[in-house]
Amino acid sequence: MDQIARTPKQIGDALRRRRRTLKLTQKDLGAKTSLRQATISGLEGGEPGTQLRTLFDAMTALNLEFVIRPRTKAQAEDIETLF
Amino acid sequence: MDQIARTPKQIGDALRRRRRTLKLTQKDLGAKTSLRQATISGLEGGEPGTQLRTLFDAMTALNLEFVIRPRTKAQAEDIETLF
DNA sequence: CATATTTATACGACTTGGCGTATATTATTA
DNA sequence: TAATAATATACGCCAAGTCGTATAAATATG
Repeated sequence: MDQIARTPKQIGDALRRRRRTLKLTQKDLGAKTSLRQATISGLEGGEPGTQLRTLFDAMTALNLEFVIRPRTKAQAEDIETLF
Repeated sequence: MDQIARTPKQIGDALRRRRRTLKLTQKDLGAKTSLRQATISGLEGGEPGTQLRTLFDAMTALNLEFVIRPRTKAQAEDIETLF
């Protein structure tokens, strides 16, 4: 259930899943965070230029938190990038 | 040992702890990531405008990963901000 | 299938990050 | 304490994020 993320893309995927679980649209989340729907779109799309401010505004609105830890075993997506 | 982070500041603190554990200077980490020492300084200082690109470059170089999960009980620092 | 909803993309304007470079400040160590 | 190392800050420059607004594209719903 908890998501592991090592890339902006994976962060975006996790946020999107969470948003949908909460039955919110990007516009809804934008209202909660004072961010544009377009900005939420970029965040969920994994744009690496997105700012931490934007990320944490969304995290707060979605009631999420990070755990930061040393990397565990190789993840599926990492392995795929080898080929 | 694992760090919980809900703000850019907390992320910065965790990265700094990790860097020091690995006996690296900001300059060392900058070399590993092709980022300036000044940029690492900003990241560790919790500047909310820092980009995800920068964060994840550092995460990779420090061999860290995120776990994203619903917020658990109130954390000490959050409680402090109530007063 | 038609319509409504949701999400992605576009434009100009403004703001800010990260760059190279340099220096000031702080912390470490001899 | 003096010298050294590490970190924070500054300046001009360029690239890019976010803004408001709008629309195109994709998805969901009747």
